[in-house]
Amino acid sequence: MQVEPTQDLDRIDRKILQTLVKDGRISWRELADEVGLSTTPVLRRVKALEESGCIRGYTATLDEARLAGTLSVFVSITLDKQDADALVRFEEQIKLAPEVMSCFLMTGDFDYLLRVVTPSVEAFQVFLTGKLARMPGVAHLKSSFALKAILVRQAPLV
Amino acid sequence: MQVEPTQDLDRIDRKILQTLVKDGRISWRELADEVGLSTTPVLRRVKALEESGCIRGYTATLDEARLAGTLSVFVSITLDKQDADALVRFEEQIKLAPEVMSCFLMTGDFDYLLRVVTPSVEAFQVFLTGKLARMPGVAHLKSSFALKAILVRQAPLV
DNA sequence: GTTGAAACCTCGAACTC
DNA sequence: GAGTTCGAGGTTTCAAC
Repeated sequence: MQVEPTQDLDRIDRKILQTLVKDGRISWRELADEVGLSTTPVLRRVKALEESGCIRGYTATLDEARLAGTLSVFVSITLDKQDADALVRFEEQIKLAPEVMSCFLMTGDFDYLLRVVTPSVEAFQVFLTGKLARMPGVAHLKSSFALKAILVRQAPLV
Repeated sequence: MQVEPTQDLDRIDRKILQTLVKDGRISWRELADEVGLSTTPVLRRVKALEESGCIRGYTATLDEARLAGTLSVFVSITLDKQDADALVRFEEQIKLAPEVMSCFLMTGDFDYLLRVVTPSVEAFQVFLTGKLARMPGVAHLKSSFALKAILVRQAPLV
């Protein structure tokens, strides 16, 4: 399924997103006050944003720095080919790996930068050699280990 | 303020966190059903997790890949000194910059890896030269631009 | 950890512009 | 199409157990 790259969002939709990013558990009534509408149209808009996939869901943000047993490793990946097909096949596989917290297509020295989260170095190695290195088209991998998460924020709305 | 590195979380607390990460807007009654308690003790536990800072907040997760006008740039940073004081001073400043989506203390070639999100290349350059480069102790910066966000997940609980 | 009751929120029906 | 008000029914919250 192909989605349009950008969506028409008016000022109110933007305000809704901003507010929900700031407080994902705000009540619809308060959200309505915040954006200056009554609850019914706000709820309609929120549902539309959810259904269009603009809002993917709601989560609690945990303090990663404090949670034990989560190791972040950044892995830069180079594919053997960079044609559209190769990228799509790789991305499909990446999306299925729960260890991959984020994946960005990059300019420059390598093709992708991932953040992989595992409970331990051992688990990371198993994932790296058993799954990541075997993904379609992967030619080269480089891992950089994070000692500590200082800050992990949610997507802002700028 | 120094916090203990790890916290004692029993099975129920873990289940609460897992459930809230999956659905940050779940009603307390449903959450109670999920963890097998009634609402009052669940709410007490949630409040305790919030107050201890384990739960930092709640947010809507947006589809970064679809949102127009958000450029992700990874910046690796080396400080001129690496003593505890220098790190703390740098981290204090980083936490105040809303453009910084994540910051990790790293092993290896550089000290920190940041993901900076701005609406445009121009805004990024203003941030880089105007704020980042002037932060305490910053000796060297290297930027890598993301072409596209393939996947951005929330923190898992492993 | 449980119960219960008041306060609050949700969301659809009926209506207006 | 996009907004408002109203209210029955469900949810949250807190004191008492």
